[in-house]
Amino acid sequence: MNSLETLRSFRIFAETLNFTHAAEELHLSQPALHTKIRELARSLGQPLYLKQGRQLHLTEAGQKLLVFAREMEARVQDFQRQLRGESEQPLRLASGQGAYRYLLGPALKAYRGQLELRLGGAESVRSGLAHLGVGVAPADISELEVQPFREVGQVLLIPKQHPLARKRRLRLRDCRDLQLVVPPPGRPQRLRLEECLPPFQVAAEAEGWELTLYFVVLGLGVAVVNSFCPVPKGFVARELDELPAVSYQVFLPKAYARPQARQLARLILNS
Amino acid sequence: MNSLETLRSFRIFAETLNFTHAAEELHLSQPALHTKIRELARSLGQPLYLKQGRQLHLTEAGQKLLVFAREMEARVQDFQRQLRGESEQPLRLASGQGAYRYLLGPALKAYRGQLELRLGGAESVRSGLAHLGVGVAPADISELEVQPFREVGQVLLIPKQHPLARKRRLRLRDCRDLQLVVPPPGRPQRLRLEECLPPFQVAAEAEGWELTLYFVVLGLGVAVVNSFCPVPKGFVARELDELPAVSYQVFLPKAYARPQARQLARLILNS
DNA sequence: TCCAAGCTATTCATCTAGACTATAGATTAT
DNA sequence: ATAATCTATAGTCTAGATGAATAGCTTGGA
Repeated sequence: MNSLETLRSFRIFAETLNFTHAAEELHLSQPALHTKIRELARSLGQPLYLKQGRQLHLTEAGQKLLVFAREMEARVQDFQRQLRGESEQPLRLASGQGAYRYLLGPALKAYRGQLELRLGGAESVRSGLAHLGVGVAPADISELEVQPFREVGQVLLIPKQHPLARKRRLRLRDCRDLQLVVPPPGRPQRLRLEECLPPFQVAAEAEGWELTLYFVVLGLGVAVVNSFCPVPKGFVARELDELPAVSYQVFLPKAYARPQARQLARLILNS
Repeated sequence: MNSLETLRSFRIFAETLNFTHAAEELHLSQPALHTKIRELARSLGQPLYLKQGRQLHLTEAGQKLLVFAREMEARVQDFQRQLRGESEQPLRLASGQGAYRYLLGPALKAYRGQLELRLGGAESVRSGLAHLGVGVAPADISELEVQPFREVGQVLLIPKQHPLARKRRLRLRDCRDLQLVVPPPGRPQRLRLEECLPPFQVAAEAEGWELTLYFVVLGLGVAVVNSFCPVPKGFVARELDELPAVSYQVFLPKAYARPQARQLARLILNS
């Protein structure tokens, strides 16, 4: 436990869940890695992984240790940089396309310091890949500090001539059997639509609001988009207030967030 | 560098600045400790201490490493507790008598969770002794996150019959040659008085506002106290607005504060 | 059903990092 | 001066880490 090298070994192993491959990556023999992990588990008094057939998976303790190991590695690296007087490691922000494009601009402009922008969300923060995240809250936000940032309503984008454009207020049942431009299956926005909307036809699949809007303008179909999206010429946006508003959040590691991450979080929350 | 045991060794050494004693405390031979520190310095590429005659003192890198080492140790301990499912380590708050007695009550009552209260301030936080501090800003607050909490004015406590009680507004020059109850030499409040007030007589020395007030009530002398102190019966408080207000601050470790520390800080700042 | 592939896990011989003893070198106090 | 108190180095030794060889388990395909 008291060696950072062991912690790193565990991290690599936990990320692959395969002793053989992990040992290669660590330039270590497989038995050496194995005993290392075994001793680590023994010193912590808890098994770190279990076997199901040939498949390994982390125990709860193992998952906690993985988070901890990533944190420690990052902390050590930060310190060594600081000591060498090198420039601070750039801050890594993980967010989605929409948030970058329409929500975060002012905060990013106001932030003085190096930034690395990644696509991602809460999961990127929890895994230590990003120092800060912005997105809609996923299922599991333990280990994360979550601060509500902005509520964004959902609107239906339709051509001015569309029959639905006459109504001031749209109900969900009006949307039955629409030809929709939607994200690919499995994406959060797609899941929300499938859950809340009446049955619809998939006219096209698009990643990101830009492409969605483009398809809509081409006339492939209409789309349900966040209300921050600009309305293209010749189209109107009709609020779907029966659809739950999407809540954007700022995610920080619960313990030991980098100071710059907090600073940027403050900028974002105040923007 | 990659062993936490080495980090602990350095911390003990850095706290004593004596290889022999530190080695004893670590149950290690003196040469073993010496080589450990030497290798640590080599791996970091910087000397960690220097010799002046027989006296050792930390370099800047050494001081940074000391802070880092304390932080890492604390983090590891927190993690091990968490893993063993033990109750969280109680939060240690360092503050002064006055702040405890007159400023922090509501926040401490509102805080749910174990607390350990210590006398101290920013220095306690920087050294890793406390997780959170409240006090007046000292000279060196690098490595600390400082948030202004409350401005407290200075008042002169005098008996109603005292000649100065007739004046509505007191000037500093009115206070020449007063018999004052003051803190012992060297304490911050004493230093401020010596710096700002005209010459005065020391009627008595007292630690803490309670004792100061008691001495004042006994008639040993008058006192300059924070305006949050309750005014005893038969006495009046006259503002000394020429004396700079004392600014109480909340201190957190700049990097990697414990989540509970942030929570309590928020409670304090909002109280 | 049985074998081959792909792992995990153990054993044992080997090797190295790190601990200790002994002692030199340096500085201050008496 | 000399003793006392440290830091620092040299050399030796050992516990523990490492790796080669291999046993044992599980899965998928012939």
